[in-house]
Amino acid sequence: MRQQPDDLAHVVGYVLKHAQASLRTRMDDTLRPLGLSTPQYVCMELLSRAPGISSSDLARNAFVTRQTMSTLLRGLQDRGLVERPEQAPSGRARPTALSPEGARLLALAQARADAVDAQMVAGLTAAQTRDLLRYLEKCIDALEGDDAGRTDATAPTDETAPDER
Amino acid sequence: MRQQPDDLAHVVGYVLKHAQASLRTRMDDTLRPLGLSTPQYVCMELLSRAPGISSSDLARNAFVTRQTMSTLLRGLQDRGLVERPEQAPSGRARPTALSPEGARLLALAQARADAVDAQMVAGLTAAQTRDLLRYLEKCIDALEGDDAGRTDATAPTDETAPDER
DNA sequence: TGACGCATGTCAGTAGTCTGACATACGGTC
DNA sequence: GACCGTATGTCAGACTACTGACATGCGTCA
Repeated sequence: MRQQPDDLAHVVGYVLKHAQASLRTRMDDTLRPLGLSTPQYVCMELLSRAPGISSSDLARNAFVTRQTMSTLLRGLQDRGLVERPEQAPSGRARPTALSPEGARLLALAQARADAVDAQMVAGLTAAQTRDLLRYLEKCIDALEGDDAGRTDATAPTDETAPDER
Repeated sequence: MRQQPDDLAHVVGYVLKHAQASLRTRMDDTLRPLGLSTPQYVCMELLSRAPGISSSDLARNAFVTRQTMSTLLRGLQDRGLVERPEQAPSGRARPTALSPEGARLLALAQARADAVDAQMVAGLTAAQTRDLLRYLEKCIDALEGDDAGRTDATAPTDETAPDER
């Protein structure tokens, strides 16, 4: 028998993680036939929208560290899907871009990825999807805001108490 | 200058990932002082809600594979935070539970984690939070539903549909 | 009873991801 | 020109996490 404590269903973080995990799994399954992982696809997607972007900027937009993006890029470069000059034209940033072959592969991947994204919100109306995006943005702002990283995260019972209108 | 293609702001999957990444970062920062990672905390949280659960069930509820949960549990076990019998009482499943020390540590972690979760939805009204949860659940259902994995039409008869509220 | 299906746990290998640390390059100020 | 802060890229080490494969235990059904 399978045990499952689903009283976690009202914990936003838990549900958020569940949704993300499901999306990731579905995305991986969809892209695997093309030989791409989800992170690789995201990287290429970003490259197509901002050719010549640096690895660090790429990392920020993909929500990973520079180091992670660096290893990711190396893999794509070894497969000839992205191109970057040996030497930086200025400073240390090396502008990165998709190779023609990378662009071709991306086109195939985009069609599949878009389908998954569409499927995810298939049960929502356009208005509900808009609201979902708005609410998620608000959550992001609340987590990343200036006063978000306060170390004095004590007060366990202080502000959680108010009966939330 | 920093390049960023934010025309991705309306791609649900991208925003979802952003939110999850922010939450994960904030959660890691919050739990690090206690010597716990987010996955470890999730594992202990589940254990406290379902003592005696098996590693496989734990994995399902934490949205990771059995293998990942197995290594996670080993780490926690080595630190004396969880306990499991050497031999399974029946079958292969070994019931796992928190040790007293694990329970103590979890209590501290919960207070911090709850604060982060509350902070995340601080900018939303109670009604909006409810909607957010409902929309996310719908997305999950759409991704995990029967005809979600169209690649192999095995058509399992277990269909989880009937109990749709 | 024995073959089969299914779930559990585990090992091996690989990929993704993080923190920490270091060297390098640019832009300011003095 | 020298110094300092910041940004970039990279190496090293560790943890998280996945796929693939295998052995074991339980149940069903011919």
